[in-house]
Amino acid sequence: MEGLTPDALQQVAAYFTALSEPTRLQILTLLRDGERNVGELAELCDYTSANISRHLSVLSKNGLVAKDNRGTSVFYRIADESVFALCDLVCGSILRQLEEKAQTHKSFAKTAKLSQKK
Amino acid sequence: MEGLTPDALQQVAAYFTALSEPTRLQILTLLRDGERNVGELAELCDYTSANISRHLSVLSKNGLVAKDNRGTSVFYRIADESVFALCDLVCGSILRQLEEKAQTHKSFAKTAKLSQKK
DNA sequence: CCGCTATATAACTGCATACTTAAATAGGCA
DNA sequence: TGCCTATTTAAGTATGCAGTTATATAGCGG
Repeated sequence: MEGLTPDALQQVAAYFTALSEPTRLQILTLLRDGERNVGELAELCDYTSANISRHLSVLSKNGLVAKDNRGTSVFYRIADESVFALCDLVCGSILRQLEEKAQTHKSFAKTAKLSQKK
Repeated sequence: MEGLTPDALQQVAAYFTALSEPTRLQILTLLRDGERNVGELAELCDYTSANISRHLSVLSKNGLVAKDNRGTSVFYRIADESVFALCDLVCGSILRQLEEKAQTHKSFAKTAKLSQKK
């Protein structure tokens, strides 16, 4: 990460961009339980197939999912398991932040109560 | 990650969004060597201070960096070390993909050479 | 208080993208 | 061959954001 060329930085950024959209994260979590075709994903996400198809192409371009044509359907599956490690790390960071906020919140509440008692 | 509410998904997506921009990744790698103020970062990135300031506010809002007002300057530092673990994971994934591509490239070249010999 | 410097914010522009509907593409089956 | 269904792509719209310049804010030294 130290001496990355601008082009490499761009590529890392593109990977994160693929993960920066709630619908795509939802798709990835759905695929965690096993492969799904486009129509199924569209129904589960409550979006049009066209929309989900474009999201899947973004994920595919970045190597996060792989496709498998079967009959007239196209089934997608997770191609890069490290996605879940990434999400776990992020969830951990967010949780830590929430806990810190809760802590300061609590301490505010305590001092507020103290000053009320005065 | 399984049963996340839409709001939680949005928050995870926002975290990844903060990492989805080359300039912000560059800022983070610069801060890896130690704290920097806005002007220094602007010069190192070759952008205006205004631009860098806005990027830093994005990183700050997501808890990735912390600020420290000192005189008229504001020094920023890494606040969430897991950023680097994230980047390492992504770099690993990208490397794997490049190696796969190189492999198929090589095998194509080999068959091409064979058919030439024919 | 006044000017100086550093940072943050506002206003604007250009470009990317998330979503839609509609059209193009492709496989399975009569 | 021709129809039907699933997926992809095109076209259009609305929103968001990275970058700029210009303005506002805040600390420091006279």
